[in-house]
Amino acid sequence: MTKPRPTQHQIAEEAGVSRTTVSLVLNDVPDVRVSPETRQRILKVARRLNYYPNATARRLASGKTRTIGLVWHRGPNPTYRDAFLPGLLQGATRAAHKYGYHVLFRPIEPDEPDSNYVELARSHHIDGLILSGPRSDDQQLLELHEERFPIVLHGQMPGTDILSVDIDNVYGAKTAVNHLLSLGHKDIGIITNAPLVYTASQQRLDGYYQALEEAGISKNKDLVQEGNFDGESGQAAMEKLLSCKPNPTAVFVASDMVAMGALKAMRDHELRIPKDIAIVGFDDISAARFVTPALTTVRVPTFGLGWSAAEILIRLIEQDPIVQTNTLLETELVIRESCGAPLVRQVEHA
Amino acid sequence: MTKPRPTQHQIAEEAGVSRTTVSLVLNDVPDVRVSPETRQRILKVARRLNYYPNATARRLASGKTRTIGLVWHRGPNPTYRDAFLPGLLQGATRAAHKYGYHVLFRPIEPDEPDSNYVELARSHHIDGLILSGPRSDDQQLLELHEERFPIVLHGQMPGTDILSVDIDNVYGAKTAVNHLLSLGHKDIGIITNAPLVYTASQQRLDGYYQALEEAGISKNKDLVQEGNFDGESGQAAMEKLLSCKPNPTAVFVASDMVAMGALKAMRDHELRIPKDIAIVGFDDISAARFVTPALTTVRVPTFGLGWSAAEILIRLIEQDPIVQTNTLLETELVIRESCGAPLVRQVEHA
DNA sequence: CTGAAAGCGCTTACAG
DNA sequence: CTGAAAGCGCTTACAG
Repeated sequence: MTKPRPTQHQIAEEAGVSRTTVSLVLNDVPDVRVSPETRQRILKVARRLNYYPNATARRLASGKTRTIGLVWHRGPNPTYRDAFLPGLLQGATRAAHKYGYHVLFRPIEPDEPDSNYVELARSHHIDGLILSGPRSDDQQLLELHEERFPIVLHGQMPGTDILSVDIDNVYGAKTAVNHLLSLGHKDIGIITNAPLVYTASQQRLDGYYQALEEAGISKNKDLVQEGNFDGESGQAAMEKLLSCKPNPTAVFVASDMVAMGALKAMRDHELRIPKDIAIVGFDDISAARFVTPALTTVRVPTFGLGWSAAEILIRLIEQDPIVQTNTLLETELVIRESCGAPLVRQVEHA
Repeated sequence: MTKPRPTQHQIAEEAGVSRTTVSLVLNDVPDVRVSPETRQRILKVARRLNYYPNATARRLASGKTRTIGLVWHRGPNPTYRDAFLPGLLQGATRAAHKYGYHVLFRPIEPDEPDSNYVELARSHHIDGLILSGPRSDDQQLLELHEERFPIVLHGQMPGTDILSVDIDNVYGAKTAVNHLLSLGHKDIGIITNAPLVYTASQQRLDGYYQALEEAGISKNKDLVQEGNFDGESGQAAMEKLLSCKPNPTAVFVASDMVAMGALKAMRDHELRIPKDIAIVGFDDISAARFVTPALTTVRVPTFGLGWSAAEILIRLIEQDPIVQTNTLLETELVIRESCGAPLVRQVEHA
């Protein structure tokens, strides 16, 4: 269908040189001296013919695809995961482009085998892959890693030396709780983002405990409730918290999506936020700043996660020295209205 | 770095046949009779060696990449556009996988030349591309199309016969306004999603006019205000509407993001929604159902847009007959609380 | 029923 | 300074 494109062969003929020379000139190979006239002649012909090198041929000859795969494991809650996709993907793509790599996007659908993505690696579609949301029982992933196929995880997979990039959940949770502490709260509840089998959930809970401990406040199991990714779980958990004695005056909800449900429960009880009860979320999904009152939360640097993952992966592919196995990115506390902090009115673009 | 993978050559040797036969058997080429024993022998060796065909070699020999590009033109408002990315991308990817294609994601950054993406096509990285958010002055796009490179647009580009997929903006706006009319409103204002040079803005405004006309309501220019993608513009536009005589009792805001600002203006005026004034948005971004009151809006089928675009593109690539140049997908009115319609409580997952 | 051979469009030692 | 040649791992007429 497409018009046949010119090849180096054609350029060589029209410029009256060999294909080798054409290749050397077009790739600007260093330490090769071709007479300036020849060089110019080749370049001119290439431009005239509107020549673009054939990527496939290049890949075959060089043994490199200069493409990385972004494997997107959809988690238990699609809406939730979708909140991270644009940032992650664009971060990864931008970093990739910086190094001259392309990005192949490969979601794993709920109805397909978990590790279908290995075909991408084994068939040499890609030089390396970023896997978002690894499963701890992913045998194929471990095999691939054994074979020294370049992999960077977004998330964590304990017990392996596969490189990974993640946020510092403990730190993030601590900043949220410290903020509430600094506002004078003592009875601070927590609703986790998910069951504690999820690493991130446990870590955020740890951060909560650490902050309290450092403030000299003793644990109160009643103030700890479990969320499960969605709003409904947050609503139910909040109801339980509201039946506690003493009533918490503030709640840290370790997921904005879960916090949406918690907010609903608060409204149902006709609590004024943040006057009667303060709330801080986690993630900074786009809805966070549109609810009333606008949700104070801990921002996850999705773009940075994607960028770092890609950059590290490319270092790995190109055998540059790797600094650390596990890269943790810092989160940022975004203070809005729901925590009751005196507001330095910040401009936020809707 | 990676372990060298077995090739057809190796399989041929170990199975004691020619490379041709191996290729024929592994590709299951029809109308080729290879003795069942030979076939089994080859298959067994392939399995034992954990053979995967080399995609690059295959591409070069076949002249097909079986990869499509999704070119993502970031619009004037990143937050806004990001709302569509997950659905579009996943729709496109799923359709692509169904036909055995891969998807290369290629964003065009604000700071790079608009038509950098043509390199993907000219270098044979992809067999075809989906371009989201075409610019009407994209000369390179037209050239590519001239050369018969397969392209499907997401959005519209008047004056060309390039295939495209979009939503039916006129229809969507009409359903929104009809809904308000059915609730008894007569003085219905509109805030456009963007300046009218954007096709979608004009179309949504047309839908608004059509609905009013069919209801026998005459135009009132004062009730028409222009939004500009973001919340601030919505807030400003709403302020203007609220100074109109007669005061509108309902407003159709042709973008949820703009509607967020309009809601703020309403709250500032201490208007009760929907009692004092009703509002209906457009897009159904994820924040729409978390604001208070939950926003009634017109849902854009992002997944369907991606799916259709990919499916049509693949038909084009494979030279299957194409049904129509311009595919318009229907939107769906999502009734929540902000319009004041009697609520049949629907379950929505947070 | 099966194989020898050309070709896809490049890169890259190697030789002169 | 430049070229002849091998090779990347497949597919695909073509021949027997």
